[in-house]
Amino acid sequence: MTEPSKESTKASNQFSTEEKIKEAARRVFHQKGFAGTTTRDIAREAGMNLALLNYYFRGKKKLFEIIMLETVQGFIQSIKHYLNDQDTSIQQKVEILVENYIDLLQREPNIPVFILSEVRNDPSYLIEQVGLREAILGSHFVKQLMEFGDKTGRKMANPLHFLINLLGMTVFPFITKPLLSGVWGMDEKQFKALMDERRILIPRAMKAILEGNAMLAPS
Amino acid sequence: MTEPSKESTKASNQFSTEEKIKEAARRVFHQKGFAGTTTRDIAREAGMNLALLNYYFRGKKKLFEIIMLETVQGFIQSIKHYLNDQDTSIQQKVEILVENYIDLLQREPNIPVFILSEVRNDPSYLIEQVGLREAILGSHFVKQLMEFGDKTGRKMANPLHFLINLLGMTVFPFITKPLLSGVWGMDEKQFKALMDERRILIPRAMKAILEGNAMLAPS
DNA sequence: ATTTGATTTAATCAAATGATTGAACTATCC
DNA sequence: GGATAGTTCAATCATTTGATTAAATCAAAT
Repeated sequence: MTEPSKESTKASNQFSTEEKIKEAARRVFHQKGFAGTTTRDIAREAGMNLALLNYYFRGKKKLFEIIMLETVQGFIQSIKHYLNDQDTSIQQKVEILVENYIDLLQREPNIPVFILSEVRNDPSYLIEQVGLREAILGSHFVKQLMEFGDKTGRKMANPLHFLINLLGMTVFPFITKPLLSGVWGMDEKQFKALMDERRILIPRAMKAILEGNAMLAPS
Repeated sequence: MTEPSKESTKASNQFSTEEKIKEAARRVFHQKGFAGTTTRDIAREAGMNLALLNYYFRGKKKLFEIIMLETVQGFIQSIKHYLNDQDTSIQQKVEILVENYIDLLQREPNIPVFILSEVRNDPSYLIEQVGLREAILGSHFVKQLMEFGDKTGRKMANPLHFLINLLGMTVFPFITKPLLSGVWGMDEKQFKALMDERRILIPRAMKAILEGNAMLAPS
């Protein structure tokens, strides 16, 4: 009946039971979502007894919340630093963001659908826990985007438009990967090649959008 | 023990029990997904007895498949015709697609996450049933995109890139609507205004991408 | 009014699922 | 070796959930 300690003897091994369960949970949750995952799925995937899941994580919900938090944090953290670099241009930040996210999503392509389908209705607890608002709104990147608008005669439309375009072009293909693969008849290798092309094409497209003044406020 | 007929007396009313259940199922499935929905959820939403669902639709799975098929077909059908118009330019088709999809998604914003989260792994049965491949690959729009590439000296990169950009910019904001609303502090009205701005901005952006030759094959 | 087929309801079943229990096992310390 | 804290397992519980059943109700035809 005692609590498992974070620093127990076995837990300090590289692949402790606790970590194995967490990794299994990450894989299964990412693939099938909270409602679509059973605790027995996770236990089987981890090669462990069902009771261990409850012993270490006190239930499915708690385990899920840990996975969700770590997943979102990983997604934000991977670019947060670069977006606040005072010495890089908008274009450079675009290139870095595209590179980082395509790298991340080629490793873990299920993350976007996982986050978005679980957040469908109430994302409030995530926004608070992760500090999503500050990470984006307060970033140097957003400041640069708003300044860019001022340089031309007209104002820039909500910088949100620029972010949506950028993230949409980068993340959307991973979200629709099964459909793309199916419709276009692509295998893993071809999809990777497509996304590697986009590392070049997306920054080009964003440059064309900026330089074409396409994101200035509609008349 | 007899089968419910499609042309039964009651079913011919505008709001037959069968239709009420289907509409309820559509709302609940769209919002919570297959695994997250219980048959009792649907029955309650429809104000009906649980047994009726099984009487009319022979189970949760069957009902879901009907909803899924109709949803995807509605999504494709709404633009299929325009994409094959021989007399409109690429730019005009972009404008029409953006208008149509923003209209549709402002009415039913849950459709994209619904489709994408249910299709996560195996979209094959959808691709076959709906004729997704032919609707896209065989469209006049895709032909135009491939020709466009030939006009300049260089080849156009896979026209898929152009489609991803277009659909990403249009659909992505609806997918991330809860996050956008949360981070930016937007209410329904503000989000609608944002999407109405994008009716203008997205065609502009796609024009800038095309004219800036941003989608030509990477060196 | 009666019959007949279609529709609706309350009650129930069987399987799946999240969680718990108590015993067994292991490693570490004395 | 024995004590102690930590870990693992098989068995079981209580609830949820998809589905079924048998009876009741309704509507139209005769």
